[in-house]
Amino acid sequence: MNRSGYCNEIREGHIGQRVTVCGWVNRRRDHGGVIFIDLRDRSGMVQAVFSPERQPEVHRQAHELRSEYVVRLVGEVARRPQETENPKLPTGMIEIHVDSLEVLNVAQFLPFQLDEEGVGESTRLQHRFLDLRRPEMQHNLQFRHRVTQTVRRTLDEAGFLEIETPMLTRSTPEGARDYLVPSRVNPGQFYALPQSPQLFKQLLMIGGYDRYFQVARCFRDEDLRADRQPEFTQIDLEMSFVVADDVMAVAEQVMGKIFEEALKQSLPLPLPRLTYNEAISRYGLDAPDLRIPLELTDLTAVMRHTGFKVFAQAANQSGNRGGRGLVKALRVPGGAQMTRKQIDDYTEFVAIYGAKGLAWIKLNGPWQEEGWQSPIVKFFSPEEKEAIVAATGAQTGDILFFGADRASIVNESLGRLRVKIGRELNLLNGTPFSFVWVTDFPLLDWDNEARRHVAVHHPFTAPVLADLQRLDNTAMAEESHLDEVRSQAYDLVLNGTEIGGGSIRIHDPALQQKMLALLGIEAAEAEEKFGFLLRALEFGAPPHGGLAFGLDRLVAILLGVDSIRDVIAFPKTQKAGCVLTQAPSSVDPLQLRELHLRSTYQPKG
RNA sequence: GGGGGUGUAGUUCAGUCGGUUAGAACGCCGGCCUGUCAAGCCGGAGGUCGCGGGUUCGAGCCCCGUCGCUCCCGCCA
Repeated sequence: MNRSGYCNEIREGHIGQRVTVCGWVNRRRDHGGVIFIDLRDRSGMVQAVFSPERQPEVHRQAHELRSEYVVRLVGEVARRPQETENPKLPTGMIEIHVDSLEVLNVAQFLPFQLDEEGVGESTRLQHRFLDLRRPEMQHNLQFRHRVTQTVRRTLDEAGFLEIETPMLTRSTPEGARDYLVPSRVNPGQFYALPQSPQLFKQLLMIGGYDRYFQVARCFRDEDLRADRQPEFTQIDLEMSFVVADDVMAVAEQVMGKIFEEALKQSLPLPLPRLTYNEAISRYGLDAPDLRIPLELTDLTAVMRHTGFKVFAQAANQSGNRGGRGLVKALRVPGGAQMTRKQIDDYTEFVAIYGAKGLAWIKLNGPWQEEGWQSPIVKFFSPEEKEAIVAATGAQTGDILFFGADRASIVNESLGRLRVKIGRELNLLNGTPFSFVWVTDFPLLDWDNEARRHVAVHHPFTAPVLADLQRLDNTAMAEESHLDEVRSQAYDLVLNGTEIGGGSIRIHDPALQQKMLALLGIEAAEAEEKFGFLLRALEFGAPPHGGLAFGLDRLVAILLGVDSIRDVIAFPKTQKAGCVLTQAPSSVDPLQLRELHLRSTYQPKG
């Protein structure tokens, strides 16, 4: 045996026993006489004591120890002397009196101190192997492990089979940009890395596996964010002979177990639900953070005839779902105390989302006595003021922010402002974790640049049956009809972030073909790109549906860390590079020749 | 593709109005020290101020360019 156990397992019950422990020297405290070291491994730390009286030779050796040396030591567990216990450590009641010390490896002095806070991420990533030793990263990755193991066990017990799907697959239209892999044996042809196992899991349902899951790596070659990496992990699952409620119930069961086993908390089920329309109407976003007790109020009807042109124009503008005009208000209780600077900052903030301005009214007193402070209040009639008060429930001391523009701009800008204000003013209420299902997403969205419809979820999502006829009588034009078609898609939102999503899929080949046609994919192209799926649907495809969780995001939120890079062992930078391995890199010209490739890239200068 | 932030010792940062030899803390190295746990005390070493150019008598500081990292918009079914 190399060691008798982990550092952090030693307790008072071991007093008097001989132990052998291995680990890293976290810190040495050399008193000239007695020397202490904190020995650290993945479990935690234990104090080892070298005294000249006990083992003079070993004590001399201990002088040479430095931070992050790897050692094995043998000694006797002893109760610490009175008044020297350390309540900050779980092992703080005891220490190891060392009888022999073996230096398994030395370490150069460190590029950064492992116990220092606020070390730059770039430094940490360059020496990730050191960063990973830090207790915080140890905790994050061990927690992540707990979550994935819980998922595996829970789904296994619910009858799901874990099945792997190809990483080298074919590129399909729609969705994100693919990562491509050139084929050596098929000159000029390319594999794509999967954006998700979507089509394969549907084929597994058609193959009769009934309940499938996978901890799947997915790849998307798009620009990065704090919660987006070029490769990321999904908990992917699919079920046959189900309706949306069945899939959501399984997802809730998994989430409940994660809370129980990884967080040691209970999660009240079932989770609350909102329809997409309700979410947009009340919160402006399809991933609302329900911890924030603010809502948007629709004032469009009230503002149709107002003397304030900006509002009147928006209120009377017609269009389809996101394009019609809208006037909405966000009421912030107590917000009348905001400074001009704050309001200017918020105005700048909403501009990011296309808002041309941010109208506001401070209610310093009752409206009848002109106690309103605002650049726009002079345009409103007494009736309009009364209607604003009635609709928003505004009270003295509040501030109202207004958005008037296309619906998509008003909802997004006020929706984001709601979140920003809620977090900045510390209005978050209730539990630290707030879940909500968002259901009944629209099936299609109009892409103004491409001049065609695109799938809101993906092209295999089934419409709500009651809306099916709208697809028929509007095969070509009549966009507005198509805008009203709902899909059987659902997202799970946690604290304002989408952490999972899925849908009931189309299992009828005719409907699938019609769907592809609506997306502007010609029959020939559909056959070429999706023929394997269309054919499979013709051979007894069961009704099926599923869902995928973004594991990185989920773990990050549960741990309360800001970036998913802190829950990934070897993440990439914003330019999709790895500072540790220097990937991506140029390759030997011979490799390119074998792949029948030549780069057209011309370095600048 | 666009907007914001940032880059000074190994690390985290300070650096005034453009002005003498660029500082601090921690770390590192050496010495002292027998109950510390962010050990303590004394001493020491350590800088291409991201890189390139410009303005100036003089640039860490101003200007232009460029690179890295980061946050956001677009994009990401």
